[in-house]
Amino acid sequence: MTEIRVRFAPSPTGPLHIGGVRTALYNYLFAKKHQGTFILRIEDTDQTRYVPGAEEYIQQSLKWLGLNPDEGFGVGGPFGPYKQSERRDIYLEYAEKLVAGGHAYYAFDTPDELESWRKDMEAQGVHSPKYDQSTRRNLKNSLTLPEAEVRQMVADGKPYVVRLKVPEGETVVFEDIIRGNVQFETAELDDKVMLKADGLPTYHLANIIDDHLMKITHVIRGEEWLSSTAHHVLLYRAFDWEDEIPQFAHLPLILKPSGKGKLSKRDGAQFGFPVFPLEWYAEEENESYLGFREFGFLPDAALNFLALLGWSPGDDQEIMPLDELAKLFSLEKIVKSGARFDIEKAKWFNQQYILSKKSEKLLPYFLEVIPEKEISETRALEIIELLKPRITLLPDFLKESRFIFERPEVYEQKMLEKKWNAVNREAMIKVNGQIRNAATFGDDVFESEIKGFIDENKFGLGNILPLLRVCMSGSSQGPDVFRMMAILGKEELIQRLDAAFKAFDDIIKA
RNA sequence: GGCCCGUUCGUCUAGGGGUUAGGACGCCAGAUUUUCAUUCUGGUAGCAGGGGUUCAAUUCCCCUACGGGCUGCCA
Repeated sequence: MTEIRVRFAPSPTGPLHIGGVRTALYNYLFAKKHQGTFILRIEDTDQTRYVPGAEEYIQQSLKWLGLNPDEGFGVGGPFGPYKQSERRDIYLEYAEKLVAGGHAYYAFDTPDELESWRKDMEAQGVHSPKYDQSTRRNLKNSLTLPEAEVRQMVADGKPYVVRLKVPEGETVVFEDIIRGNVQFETAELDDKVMLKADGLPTYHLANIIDDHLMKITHVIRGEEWLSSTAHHVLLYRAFDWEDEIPQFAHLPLILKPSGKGKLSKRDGAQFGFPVFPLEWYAEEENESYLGFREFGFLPDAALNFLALLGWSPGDDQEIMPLDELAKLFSLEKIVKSGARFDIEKAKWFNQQYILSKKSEKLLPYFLEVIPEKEISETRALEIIELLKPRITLLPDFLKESRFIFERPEVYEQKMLEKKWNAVNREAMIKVNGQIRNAATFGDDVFESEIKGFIDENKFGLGNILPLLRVCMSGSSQGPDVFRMMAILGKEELIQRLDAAFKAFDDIIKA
């Protein structure tokens, strides 16, 4: 069996969209599954849409996610360059071959002329006029113009494009791994532009040439390309590369949460969730975005979530880190229909990954999030251990650990009104004394001593423990009371208790 | 409009001619007798509709509806 070679081929027109990330992921998984090669190629043939920084963004995103290319842009390899704008001579040569072989022709219609032609056609009732076998006879191209005139125009440097001459009366059939047999009548296919007036190729030409030259075996890309695949097949035929044609797999789209339309960057802004892997900064207003990383997702969790948006291993397994996904992945198990983006499920994955990660692994994320910069590693690890079950997104560490670094300034009024009565007040004073005089602190012995004391005196754990927590953090919610005490330390605890009692008296009296 | 692709709980999905249609998220309830979180248990909810084929269709075929994609000198 020949070596599997797949490519991820984004265009640098802005930050890499999450749908693109999933395409990259599926390509990566397929390559790893078959010990193949995962290639990164930059498709920057539209210079008008080029956005500076986008290439770096793509590389950084893949790096953050751990989807490192084996070959390609930024990595190198035997089939470079891997950036299409640096390959223009190649495309030019092949475009000429197409024309020479009768598979393509020169077209001299200017964009303005085409626009007014389309308007005319529409006025005549044609819904969306196409430059195709039914209309090319009426337009300005090397099929309609005398040969000498064409030669002269080219020699004069008149701008022209090269268009594919779609054959008449054929049916193009191809096998898609995900969708099975798909077919198109050539009568439906337009004469797509292969080479633009600026001398650069369109996606259609560039992608066929590069895939062939780079020996790509499987083209795994979004469903939006399904409609133009017939053109691509025609191109392989025209170049006489048909027996080396790659296999196609067209991925379902990721849809908006509403299910109407594909997920866009606007949806992220509107619903408050990330649709990009990393943050993206732009000068224009409303064009900067936070990414999965900034929201506090772990790369493995984001990947796991994305992997299952359109694919499943066939059983009930859900938590699968990258290497596990690579073992189980198969194109055949990709779902045909589009999947809606569900941020709640994404969060659940993140929570699961945080929960199962060793605290040591979480340490760098924790340190990044908390305000306190001078903290010992042991102490940090203790805190992480305590807080871990309470974290969904990494920044939750900030909120959850606040009580450790700051003394409470406000106390939850409602619960004090309920619990800070004369009886409980007396009990708390006694418990406070017991804490001070206890033989140990912060360990199991301490815990059972204090609990025992509360029980013996019939104070009621349900009264005392919540009050103790409010003393420490101001809130009635939080981790286990005894773990909180241990984290604070005896001295700090006692100070907080004293301060709290005074504050409680003020609050309740007033 | 035309062409192409799709349609199993609210969402992500498993399944496949005869199943109590399975799991996960979410939601609800209960347990862990200190809260919240975690964990555990239980519950809620689905084969778009209509025709065929068949002893039997959610599963195969057709039609309809609905959804999506494409329809650029963009990718």
